[in-house]
Amino acid sequence: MFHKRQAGKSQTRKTQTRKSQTSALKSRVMEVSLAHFSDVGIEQTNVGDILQDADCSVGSLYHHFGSKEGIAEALFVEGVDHFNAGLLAALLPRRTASTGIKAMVTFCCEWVTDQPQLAAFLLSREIKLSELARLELREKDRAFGQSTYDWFAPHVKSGELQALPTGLYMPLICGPTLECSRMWLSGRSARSPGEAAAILAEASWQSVRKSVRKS
Amino acid sequence: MFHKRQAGKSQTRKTQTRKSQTSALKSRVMEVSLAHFSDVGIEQTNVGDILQDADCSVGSLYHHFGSKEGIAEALFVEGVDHFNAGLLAALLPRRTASTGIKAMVTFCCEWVTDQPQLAAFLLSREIKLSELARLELREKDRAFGQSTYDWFAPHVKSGELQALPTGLYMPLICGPTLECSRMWLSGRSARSPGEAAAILAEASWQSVRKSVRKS
DNA sequence: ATTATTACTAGAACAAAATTCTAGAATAGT
DNA sequence: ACTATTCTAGAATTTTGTTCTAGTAATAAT
Repeated sequence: MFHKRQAGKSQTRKTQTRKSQTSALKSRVMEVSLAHFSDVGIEQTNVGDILQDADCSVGSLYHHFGSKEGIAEALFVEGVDHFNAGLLAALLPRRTASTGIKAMVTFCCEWVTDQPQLAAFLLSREIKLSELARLELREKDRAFGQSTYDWFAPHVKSGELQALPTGLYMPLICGPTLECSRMWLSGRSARSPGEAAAILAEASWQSVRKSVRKS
Repeated sequence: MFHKRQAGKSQTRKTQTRKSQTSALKSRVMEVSLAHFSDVGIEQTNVGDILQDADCSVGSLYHHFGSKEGIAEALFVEGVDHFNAGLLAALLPRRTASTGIKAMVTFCCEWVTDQPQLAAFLLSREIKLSELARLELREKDRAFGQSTYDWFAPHVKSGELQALPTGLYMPLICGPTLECSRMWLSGRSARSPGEAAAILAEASWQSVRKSVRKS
């Protein structure tokens, strides 16, 4: 049985380090998979197409990802990480409660608009995460919650922000935006989150600021 | 080739109308499918199990639903309908803006807690809707939005509620709650929406009420 | 340097599961 | 009664995810 030397892109010089070849392959698979997943869904995507589009062999794919769901899982974890990191980066430099909260909302809106594929994948599909990934994600979420809370704490103390259970800030601040995003991404609504950013930011801010009303 | 007359439940009297037999079969399939879908996911559910548990033949299933996704689609549309109807029923009898908005949030919390299976299915899985179903759903959403808006309008006029684009009320009012629900249902957070109902209701109300602040 | 081990690639072979197809039975319409 | 339509059945087929065996590059061990 023959195993022809892979003719192609990477024979230019000696053999540009296996490592880089491999990681390029993995990225290619993930990129291609994301496109398919967000387009027709995990179920409807067939491995054959991924293989072809990413120019990857069955063996390689299963070696690196274990299964189709494995690809989805990798994408999911990476995506959440990205999103959280961006959100944190938008929040931390702000000095006032109001600008911080609004920056978070604005970031959400932009992020969804900028990478609708990844957003659609993260927001709409529930990946059946392996127990391992589930725990990993839960820990990441916890850490993320902690980081944001460190930022919130002073403003809570100063009476600008409501004191709430840690886990409720994110849903209150980003929930409405994400809901809009979902509706938009799935074609159930026409208004993009970008168009509503200002309103969403103001409303979310009102929902978590310390209420001191006239009436 | 033999086709033995179906021995079973419905031979008691003459033949209790085919119609009822059929619709019972469809319900059975949907019920059983929901259980499997919300348990292990659409992908992992296999048609064979549904067939067996619902005591249905391959032919019947494909006649009625066309495909596995077809079942999911039917469940999804029906589920959204149910939810919207319930939400409306919670809202309409209320007389003040504040109680109405809070009733919506409370209803969400209860609904999710009461039927976590259906909730998990609706909230976490994105069904690849057929173009037909997508349009149907969009129309339903529009009608629902209109109904709620009819309720909101007077309170907007009286200055209690903010004037917002029609499509934004739902995300603002229910977004945070649904986000909490998703986290809870997927095991990424421990707090059930029920536990946070009061806080969520108050916060959502603050986010859509007409803001007249001291400061 | 030679060998042993590991990481990776390849694609044929396999198994499982979704869907199609053919055909018969119940019902409705004329 | 006869025709058309809807529904039920399950064998047959096809599709598709995954496993398996085998080979190749890179690295570590002796």
